[in-house]
Amino acid sequence: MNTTAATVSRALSDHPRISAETKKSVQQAASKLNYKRNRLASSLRLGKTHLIGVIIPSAEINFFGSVVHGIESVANLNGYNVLLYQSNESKEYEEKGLDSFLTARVDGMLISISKGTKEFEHFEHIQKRGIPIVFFDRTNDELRVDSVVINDFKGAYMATEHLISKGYSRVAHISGPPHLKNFAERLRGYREALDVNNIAFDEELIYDGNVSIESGRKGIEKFLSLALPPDAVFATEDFTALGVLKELKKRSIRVPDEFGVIGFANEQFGEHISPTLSSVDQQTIQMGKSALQLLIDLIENPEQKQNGFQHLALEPILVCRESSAGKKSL
Amino acid sequence: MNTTAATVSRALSDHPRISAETKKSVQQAASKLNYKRNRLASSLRLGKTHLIGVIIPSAEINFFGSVVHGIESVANLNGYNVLLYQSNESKEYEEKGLDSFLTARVDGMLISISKGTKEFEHFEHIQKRGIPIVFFDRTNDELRVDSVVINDFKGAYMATEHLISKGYSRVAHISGPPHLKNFAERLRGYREALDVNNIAFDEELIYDGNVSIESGRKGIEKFLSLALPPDAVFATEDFTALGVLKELKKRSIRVPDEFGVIGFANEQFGEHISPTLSSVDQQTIQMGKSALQLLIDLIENPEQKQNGFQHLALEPILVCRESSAGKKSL
DNA sequence: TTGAAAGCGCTAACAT
DNA sequence: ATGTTAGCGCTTTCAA
Repeated sequence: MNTTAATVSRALSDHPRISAETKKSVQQAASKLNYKRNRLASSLRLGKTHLIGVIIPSAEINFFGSVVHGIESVANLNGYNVLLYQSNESKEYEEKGLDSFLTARVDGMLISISKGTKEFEHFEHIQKRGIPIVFFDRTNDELRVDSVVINDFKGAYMATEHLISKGYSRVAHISGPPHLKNFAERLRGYREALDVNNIAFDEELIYDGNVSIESGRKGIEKFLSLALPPDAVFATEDFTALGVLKELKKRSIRVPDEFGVIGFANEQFGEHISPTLSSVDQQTIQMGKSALQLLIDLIENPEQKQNGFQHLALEPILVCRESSAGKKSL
Repeated sequence: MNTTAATVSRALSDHPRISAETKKSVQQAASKLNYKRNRLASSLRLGKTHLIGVIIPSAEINFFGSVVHGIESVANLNGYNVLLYQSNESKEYEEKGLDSFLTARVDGMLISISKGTKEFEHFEHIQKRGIPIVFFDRTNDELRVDSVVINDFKGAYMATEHLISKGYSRVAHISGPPHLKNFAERLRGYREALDVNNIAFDEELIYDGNVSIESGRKGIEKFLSLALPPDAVFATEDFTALGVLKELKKRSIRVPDEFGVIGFANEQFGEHISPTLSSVDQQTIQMGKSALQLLIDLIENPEQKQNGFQHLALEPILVCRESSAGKKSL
């Protein structure tokens, strides 16, 4: 059987003007010879690589592993391959990642901004080249971009409200670096919950932490030295909450009987420590799925961009465990 | 300034027979115009993509996130990009991954076999095409391949030996599915440690688990019903050990005073629970680094293959925490 | 319904 | 030290 490259190409892509007969025989021959269409040549010709570049701060962080899991699942379903790059929380590596993706000619990028990034021209640069980007989890308001995040404000509101509803009357907050929007939003959600419940905001009940076990310990230390100490803490993420629990245990303050604690992120360890830690789930897998779905949309229907930028905020899920189960008198 | 594509190509790859002057002016022009060499065209021409395909069971598992972290760091240093694919522990997806990598024309693959994979022709298929593969963590003896693993035998030996040296006299073991080599090796290491210490192996002190919290609970249940119960357990991994700790706490058996526990994997939660869990660290980041290093070697010096297959076994690291601190009489 | 030919952007062999 | 040319494997326009 003789056929030209052109016919083979058409047969394999199910071109309408190729006879069913030829298609069948070409497909048979292809699988017999283990022939695989050379994606490189195809990409070169078509200007589309089916590659998605994903930049995360670190694959060692559970949260991102989980988001990548979601990204992968959508990628596989849609014939895209995922290129992974880690910024290690540094702008320098972040830029290397972008560069590397540019060279690889990815069709689009999914990015979670590094903590060390305070300026954003490198992203605008990519956008100017017409390569679509969707930011996830960590984004920035200065940037005109599409993004998928968790509704931090609402999650924080739910967490604080939950503590109040469980009978804790003085709820403190240990915050994270305010230049990261996620943490600023959580602080805002905390204040809103106080407001709605007619509780006056008290500056003394805020401790400026830096997302670490140590922050939790230090926060409690400060709070307990107050004339009127709190009886519950909403920590801006789970490791901070863990520090809180550790310090309370050290001081023999019983959780949840005397003191309530809730974190944010729903890290794995939360359900294994004692008391188990209440938290707010961030819908990681869904975040990955939604982000890639949005990106694929942008890639395949570029005209949509007219609609302006999309900002998806996923619903947080309250996870109630022992640490916030309510006060008990002795 | 006029130059041909050929000169530009040579100037940018620092070709020796190009004048320093031209190189400089070409490089300047390139950066001014934001010119990036088209990797697709280059790859098509050279037959080398600088892509490494990595298949892991799931990015949600800490262990693999950490290994990928190591892989990435070496990739970035050597100008390779990492394509990630998840098998979700199923052979079907594993094969899709291989296929996808074949189409992407990766230069080599790094693979950790899925739990659901019992046959291995799909890997041999790739090898026959001359694409180098290195297996990491999960490998198989039927396969003639290069691999990087942790020395499970030695790690198990160290863990068991550690319990004995701390004064526990009857050490039990909760194992994992024996068809996975890692777990078979850990059982072997356990037995060897007993042997060396002149302790008779007792079939009753083995519980066949399946790598879960539940296995740990069930194991303890069985052990405590024995006429002569053990006073320590080496669990084949940390979640099993966690189940052991939970069940012991429920029964008010004090760890480590009355009962010693050690796990394997050094999962994150181990240092945060109470008591903190002793374990064996698997050198995850190093595993990723070594695996890719080996693969790059295979890619860039194919003649080395003459030397036969390499099997690297990394040294496990004993992590001593509270759960195995030694017996105390009341 | 299929074939012929050109071109995607690069690089290496072969000029000069 | 640089230019010319061919070809990597694919897809598509044009022709038959």
